[in-house]
Amino acid sequence: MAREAAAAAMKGKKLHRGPWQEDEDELLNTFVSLLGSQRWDFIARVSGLKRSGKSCRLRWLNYLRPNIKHGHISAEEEQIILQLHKRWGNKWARIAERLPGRTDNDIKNYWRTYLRRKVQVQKKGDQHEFLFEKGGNAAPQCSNEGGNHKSFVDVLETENISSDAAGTSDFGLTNSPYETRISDWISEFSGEEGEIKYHHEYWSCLESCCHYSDWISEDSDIWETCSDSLWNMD
DNA sequence: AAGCGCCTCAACCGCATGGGA
DNA sequence: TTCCCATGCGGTTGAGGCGCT
Repeated sequence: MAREAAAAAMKGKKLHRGPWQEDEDELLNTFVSLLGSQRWDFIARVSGLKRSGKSCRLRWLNYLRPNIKHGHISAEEEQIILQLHKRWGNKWARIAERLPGRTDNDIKNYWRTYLRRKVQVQKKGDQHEFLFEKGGNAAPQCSNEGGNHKSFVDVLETENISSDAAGTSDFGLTNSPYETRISDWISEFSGEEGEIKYHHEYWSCLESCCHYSDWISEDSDIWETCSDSLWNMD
């Protein structure tokens, strides 16, 4: 960036910084539709925007791109973020791939907010225990102390839901925007180091979690119970 | 009404990565 | 193989909004 700024300065141009104006957005939109969402330096140059290519790319990806979702993260999305963050850590871009319309920036920002909230809750002595890895990324680890965790099926049975129902294809996210994505992910995952069994079980469980997100309260330990057994799966 | 603190989110920064010469 | 450049990614910052006192 310093190099870009320096290069612009050498050419006698000063790069715009700060919030984008409406006319800048329109200009960027126009040139991206003409030239595609590649070659950002070129787009920045030919559009006349006094912005770096990087800045143009960011603006496009995080705001102007079609099908971007603005607004609140749903409970369902939140749980997916939690699950994926637990598995992958701060791989925001990778997590964002699993949430159509959400950007890595959205998720990153959301996680910071979420994290802060959880830490505050923890300080207040909430039973929701999140242990943070020392020196590593900030992925929360669900406490498993006491060895008292039930399997997800056990939990379902406790809640009077048959494991059959939880395991059938009918159980999936029929009303969820993630319905098709999940099957895509499973096939995608199948190419990753023979992890297909793991992911089938993982997504089957995750689908169940998502499907029941209406009745599983935010504070329920079902999510953690479910994920604990999954993350420990070999 | 004013001041303050907290929260959210857009944008920036710097490093990593990949591809081409 | 090495270098250079564009792009991608994750961490961080700061402006503005909002609620509380």
